[in-house]
Amino acid sequence: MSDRRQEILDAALAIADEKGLSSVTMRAVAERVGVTPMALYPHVRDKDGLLDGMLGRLLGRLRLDIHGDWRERLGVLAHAMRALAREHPGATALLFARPTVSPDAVRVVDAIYTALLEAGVPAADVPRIERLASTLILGFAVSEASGRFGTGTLNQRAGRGRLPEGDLPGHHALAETLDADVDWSAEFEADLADITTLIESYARHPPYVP
Amino acid sequence: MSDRRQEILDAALAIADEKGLSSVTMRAVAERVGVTPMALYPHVRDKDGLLDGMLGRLLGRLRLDIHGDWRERLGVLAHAMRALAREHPGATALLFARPTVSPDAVRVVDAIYTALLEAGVPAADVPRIERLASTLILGFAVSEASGRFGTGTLNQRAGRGRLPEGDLPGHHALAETLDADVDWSAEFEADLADITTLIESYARHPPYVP
DNA sequence: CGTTGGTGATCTACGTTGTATAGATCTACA
DNA sequence: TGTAGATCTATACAACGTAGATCACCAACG
Repeated sequence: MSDRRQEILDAALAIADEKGLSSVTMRAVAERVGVTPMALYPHVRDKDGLLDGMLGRLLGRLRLDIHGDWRERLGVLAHAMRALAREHPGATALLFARPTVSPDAVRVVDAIYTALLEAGVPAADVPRIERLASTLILGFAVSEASGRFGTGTLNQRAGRGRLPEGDLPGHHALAETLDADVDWSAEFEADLADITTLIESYARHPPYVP
Repeated sequence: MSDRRQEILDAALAIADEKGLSSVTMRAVAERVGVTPMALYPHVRDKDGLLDGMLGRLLGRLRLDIHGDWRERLGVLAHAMRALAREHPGATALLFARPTVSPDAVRVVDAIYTALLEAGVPAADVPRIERLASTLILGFAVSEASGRFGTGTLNQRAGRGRLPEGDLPGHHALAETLDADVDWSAEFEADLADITTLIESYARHPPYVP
């Protein structure tokens, strides 16, 4: 991890945040670093390598030296992940686009493993619950950043009016609720609480203590 | 929705399934349809329009005229979604990549709304629970199709060995569990059961009846 | 019958992308 | 001073999305 590589990845992240992921081209990154496009290749190998590196650098920013009981640690981690996604909406799309192999990602997974073990989740269930929780949290973050929530579901009355009402009994019955604005932070909090409840329901005694 | 448009979208889906999403180029699709690249534009407007159309066509394949109680309907829907994702792994990546505005997507959401209402979930909670459930199910499908599960988390011993053991206490404690193969169908079933339990915990009486 | 208008396909061309290849430049140590 | 290695540059090419102009068809009307 030379300085130059970090510099390149940070430049790519900055471009993604400012002008979207599709504006991250080898030429644009190179210009930002102050170098010719071909000079990037020894450091990132590929365009795909660049994208993977960006994702790795993103996850590397997550601070894992957190303390408190498992509930606190999980909460802090989840909030940090969402904050990261809102800070870097462009790069967030990569979370579900590319398999995550970086050591940083593994460390995050490990932090969740230990939290679940401490909560008393049986070892046989821990990997699945970790995948469930991270899929949900990452999915929420990506959906929020990409606009999958919000505009896509005809929540607003104007959009809903375009379809025949008889075809959408559910939307019809929920009309008032759907017209209200959504507090995404509150929704994230509620989802997190649901995950915590789910974990508790799997907890057995005695819990694992490291 | 002319015949030609469907033909184009199906050709694009076929290419994505066979050779990956990055092989879906205007030229490749055109060749498959037996036409020049520019002939596609009146039908799909854009490359982005083509991708959106592919996603719409994918969701349009979901059969929604299902019966039984809410549990059955939700289960059938979830299984259909996963089957679709496994049938079209290339196009599945689009689920989290682009906001879903197609009428077909709205119909799917509506089917979940009515199931949740029938289950007795209060109207105020229905939209959030729908987002939670669909995020989890879609996230699972996308993760499975893209390889985010499986190769990325150093589940296999060979990968784990590359990192110092002291840094990964969770992985260390779960060594035996992580070395076993994962039955993804069983995991999907278990996740679905967890979602169902969550829904039941929100249910109040009397339930909504259409 | 000839003309006309509109729809869709085509042909050509331009700018941008990722990257292979070969050469230039700098640094550090003998 | 010279030489090896690492780093950056210059040039080039194939493939991409798509703008613009043109052309082939075919139904409808006088």
